[in-house]
Formats: sequence, structure tokens, C-alpha cells
Amino acid sequence: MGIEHDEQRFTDCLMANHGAAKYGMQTDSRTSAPKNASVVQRPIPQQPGDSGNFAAPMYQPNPEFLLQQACADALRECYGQTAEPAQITVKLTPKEYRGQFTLVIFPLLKLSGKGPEQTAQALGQQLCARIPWIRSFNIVKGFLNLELSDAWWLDFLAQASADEHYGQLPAQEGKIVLEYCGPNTNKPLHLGHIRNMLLGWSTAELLKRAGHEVHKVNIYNDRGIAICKSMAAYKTEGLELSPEKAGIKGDHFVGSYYVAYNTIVTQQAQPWVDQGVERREAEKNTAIYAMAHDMLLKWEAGDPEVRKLWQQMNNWVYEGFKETFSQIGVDFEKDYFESETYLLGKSLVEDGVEMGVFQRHEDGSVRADLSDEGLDEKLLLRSDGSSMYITQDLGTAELRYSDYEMQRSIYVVGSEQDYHFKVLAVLLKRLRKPYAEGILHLSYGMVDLPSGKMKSREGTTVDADDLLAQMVEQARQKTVELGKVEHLSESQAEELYHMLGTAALKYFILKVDPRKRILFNPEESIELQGNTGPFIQYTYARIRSVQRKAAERNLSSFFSSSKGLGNESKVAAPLLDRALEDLEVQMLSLLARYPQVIREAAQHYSPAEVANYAYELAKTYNQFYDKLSVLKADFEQDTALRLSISDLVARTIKAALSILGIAVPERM
RNA sequence: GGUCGCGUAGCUCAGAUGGAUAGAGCAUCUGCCUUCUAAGCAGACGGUCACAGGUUCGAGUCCUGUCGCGAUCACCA
Repeated sequence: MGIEHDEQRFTDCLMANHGAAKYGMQTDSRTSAPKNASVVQRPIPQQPGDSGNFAAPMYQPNPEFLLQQACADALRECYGQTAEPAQITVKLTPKEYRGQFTLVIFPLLKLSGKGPEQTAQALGQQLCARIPWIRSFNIVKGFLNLELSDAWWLDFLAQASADEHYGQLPAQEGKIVLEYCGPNTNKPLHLGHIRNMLLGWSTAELLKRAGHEVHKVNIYNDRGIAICKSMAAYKTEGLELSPEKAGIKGDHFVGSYYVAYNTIVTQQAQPWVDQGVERREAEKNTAIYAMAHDMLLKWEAGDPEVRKLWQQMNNWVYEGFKETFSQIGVDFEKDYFESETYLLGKSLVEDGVEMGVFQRHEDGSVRADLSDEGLDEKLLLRSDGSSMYITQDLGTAELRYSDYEMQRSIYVVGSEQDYHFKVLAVLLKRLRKPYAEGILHLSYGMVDLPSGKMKSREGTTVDADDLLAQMVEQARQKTVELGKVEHLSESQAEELYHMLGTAALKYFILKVDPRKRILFNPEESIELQGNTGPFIQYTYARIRSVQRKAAERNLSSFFSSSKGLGNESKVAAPLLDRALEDLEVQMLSLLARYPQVIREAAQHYSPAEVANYAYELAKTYNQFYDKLSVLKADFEQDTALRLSISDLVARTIKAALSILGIAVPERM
């Protein structure tokens, strides 16, 4: 029996609706392997995307669900009461109690009509008697703690080991387009973009693991007054330099002119300010503002000279961004440019006017009255007919739908734009666009410095390239300090520093709930110990080291991940002539949760949940490693079992971290 | 002012259908490398879960109000 049968079996467990078999495999004793696991034969086809009570069909054993079912049945038999399985609360048992799953009894008292102790006792006995894979139960107050049999856990280990893509959920229907990054092209990327990119990229990966088809796209805000300011400053300073000549990365090069513009405009505006004119108004009187504004108008008119300069400066920026993307490890399937969508946006606004859902005012401006939605009146086209930020987004949405016909569009954009995306969704709905319903703003909190918000005009931003380089350098210092570079070639060492440095940064940012703000203190370096990326990487490297030694000594494991389960006679786990250790069970039950973690994290669009799980896994493994020797266990069998557990831990760590864009080293 | 979001240990964070004694890491202190990688493990210290009511057998979690912080409501993007 191969993998497919195993999958089928557990699908059956979930879908079956009568008989003892529905609770899963049958076993003959608590330490032996399942003897007749393949007896259950009820091929019920599982439709992809068919959710039912589960958002995703799961092939792994899902004890929580099985226990809910079983408890509902037990209630019927003990008290003649019917309860919805979904409404029965099954929780993971806290470590300080015996068992892995806990049935909360309190809500069932109305049904039983008995006290908590009595009800728990009755249900516990009923469950234990009927379900072979429940080994024992104990009652603490109103909580019924259940301990699963060792056979259950060994069977789980057998299946998960055989599954090369453990944790990959079955395919779901409907395409998703996920937009992230969305930079302006007048300055380099900063820490805020880093959070955006990490979140966007890893959410996309997470959704893929949850079975979705995801397309990552970028949108460049490549036109408008901002880039014209850089252009004006560049022209003012003589059009002579280039990134090559100056020896500066393209985006930084262009960004330096944006800074130069601000310096010049401040100087030029000073006389007016001295006379009491407000700074913003004063700046409009300056020569350099006039130049930038003139360029904006010429750009719209298609003036060849302005367009050429614009294209050149943008290209420099794209070259620079490309390098940063590659450093941080993010990618895009397709790029969108505001300059290519704003006209389409304008025409959509005109459509809206014709449909009567938008109003053209006397001054020529077009607005949408959204007051009946609890929003304000929104300006869509200025009185001079030029487009707005929102106009461009309308066009981009339309173009994107013609490219992908996606079911869901996810926009990874900061929470300061919550209002903007509310408006966008309403506008598209008014235009009766089929994709309006699928708009989802994945809103995240901003990154704060101890001094407050980052402001590019005040030069308080943390530059993305600088920060990455700093992290790599920090990893290098730490590694050298620990004396771990001896066996590495120079290029291997460099690769390791990059791996560790970016991991520290990525984990630091991704472990936080996306909705929350992050406080970043440039004075304090990002940790490399404790709850960090390198800690988890270290755990992986540690396991790999054990595995290398095991291979040298020709030690075999219970289940080999690469070979699968082989032929049918080997499907049953070897007999284990002892009970599992607590830490072994703890490790296995944690591993068994992985697919569920993926499913829930994907539902919440929260890579942070994956990050926290990976940490828990690594932390628990280190305890396991400390207390239970793998290679020097008393019996060969213990070594074999622990090698199998270690292997699954390593693979699961690797898989979970890969969702976060974190690579794992073989040694560190 | 309207709307939305957030207040958990000295600091940074977990605690997503309401469940047991609110958990980690950092920092401070104490142990553990002649045995699988000490970027580790074990332990100590540290909490009116902003405040006040309410719902419930049970509230950090749900509801109402108050306070504090932030965002947003532009012919900016």
C-alpha cells in the first residue's frame, strides 16, 4: 500500500458517517502498529474546493474533528441527546496535564443534565471503549483530557514521513492575484517596503501551500509630480552624471536628486516664508517647482524630450530595485505601471458618468457620492481632467482582470490606506465589475522608529539596502565570533552570512501579526538568539548534523522519507516494544498540527502564525534533543524512531521557513 | 470633530470559533559542553492583560463607556 491509500484512508475517516471505522484506524494494542489499516473502504470522492465543515479537505489525521464526531455519538448513546459535532470544543491539552486533546465539558452539561465530573466520566469511558486509538483519559475539573495511543502517533509518523510534500494542502479553485511592493520611482526602497515585500511574498507562498493558484504582481507608481521633482533637480544640476559615472545604485542615484529638489525648493521658498507665506504655498512660487510642474504637463502631452528623460531615470531606478529584490529574495510574475493604466482608469470614470453612478460637476471635475455607504464624496477626475491616485487603481484593476480573470485580488498595502481601498471596492461595485467582490485589502501596520514615523523628507527612513547589508555583516561577526567558519570556503561563508542575516530580518518582521505596528530601533541590533530566525535555522543544522553522523554509521530510521513506505508489507510501523516518551509524543503531536497551521494561517493571511509555529517546533526539538539522545540511545530501535522524528522535524522546519522566504543551512 | 485600528512582564512579542495556574524571547541572576552543533538546555526574578461597567458556569478574548496612542477624512500618492 502506498501513499495514495493512506490519503484515502484518512479522507474516509473524515467523511464517513457510521460505524466504528469512522473514527480511524483499528489497532490491537497501544504499542503495536495498525494491523488492518486498509480495511476501511469507503471511497468517497473529495471535490477540490469542497469545503463543508473544513475549508480544505485534509488527508492527514485530524483528531480534533474525529473527536468532535465521537463525542457527539457518545452524547447520543449516554444521554440520548444530539449535538452538532462542530459545536463541541476540543482543545490541545496544555503541557502541564496528561494527554494531547481536551474535551471541554461545561457546555455539554445542559445536554447531560449531570454534573461536570459525572459527565466527563461517562463520556471518557464511552470514548475509550469505542475508539481504539484513545488510550486513556483523565478528568481535571470540567476538562476531559484524552491521551491517544502510541499506535496512532506511529501511524501518523509513517504517513507524514512518506509524504514528500507534507503540509501541502489539496488544490483549491479560483485564481488569486496578489499585488505588493507598489513603489514610487523617485526614491530607493526603505524599511516600510521591506515589511510590505516580506508580507506580500510570504502570504503568496502561504496561499500556494494552502492549495491556491497565486500570481504575484507589482505596480510601479512611475508617473506624477514626484518623479518630475527628481527630473527637475537632475536637469538643474546639469544632466551630466549617471549611476555608472557616479558609482551609485540607480535608485539611490535618482533618490539623491529627489533630496536635492527638496533642498533647492526650501532655499528658493525662503524669501516668501520670511514674509509670512505658508511653506506649502511658498514652494509653489519657486522656479524649481515651476520646472517640475511644467515637466508634468509636458509628460501628459507626450513631449518627447521629457518622456526620454523620464524613461531614463525610471530605468535607472528599476535596475536598482531589481538588485534589492534579488537581495531580499522576492519576485514578481508581472509588472504594472501607472503610466500604462491611468488612461484606462479615466475611461472607466467616463463609463461611470454615462451609467449615472458618477457625477460630473460644473467645474468639470468628476465625483462619486458615496455618502450612502458611510463614505464621503470622492473626487475621481480633477477639474482640468487629470487623473487621481484612485483613477489609476481603477484602470489597473480592469487591466489585471483582463490578464488573469482572477477570483480574488489581494492588495498588500499599509493600513493608512484602508479608506482608499474601501472606496476602490465601492467604486468598482458601482461600475458593476465582476471582480469588485473579490477585492481584498491586506492591511498591515507601519514600521515605527523610536522617534516616531519614518519620514522620507526628514531623512528619517531606514534604507532597505543599508539594512540588509547591516544584517549580513552582523551575521558575519557573530559567526566568526563563535568560531564556525573553519570548514567553510569563502563563498560558502558568504552564502551563510547572507542566509543568516536575511533570516534574522525576515523573521523579526514576519513573526509579528501583520495588523500590528512594528517598532524598529536602529540603535539596537536585531537579535540572533532566542526567538529568532537563526535559532530555527540552527535547529535545522543541528538535525542535519545528526543525520550526517547517522549516515556515516549506517544507522537506519523507522521510516525513510525519500524511499517512501516501499511495499505493502512495510506499511505497518515496526513494533515498538516500549511506550513512547512524553517528549516523543509531544514532538509528534506538534508535527501533526502542521497542515492545520497552514490552513488557518492562510485563512487569516498571516505568515506570523507559520513563524510562531516554526519557533515552537524548533524550541520543542531542542528540548527533545537535550533529553533524548538520538545516536546514543540504548536500543537501535530508539535511534531509528528518533531519526525518523528528527527527519520530519527538519523537513517541516524547512517547509515552514520556506514560506517565510528563509533558507536553511546544512551547517552553522 | 467623524470614521477605523491599537493598549498584555522593564523592552519586543505570542495568546484568531470565550475555557484550566495569562506564555515566549531580550535584559538581570544561577546551574549545564572529556558523550549527537552551548546561535543550545534547565532554573530564578518579573503581570491591577489601559480603566470602569455589562453578558456568561467561565472574559486578555464578546458588548457599552472612559482614557491614551496612531491612521484617515486633500483637485497629494
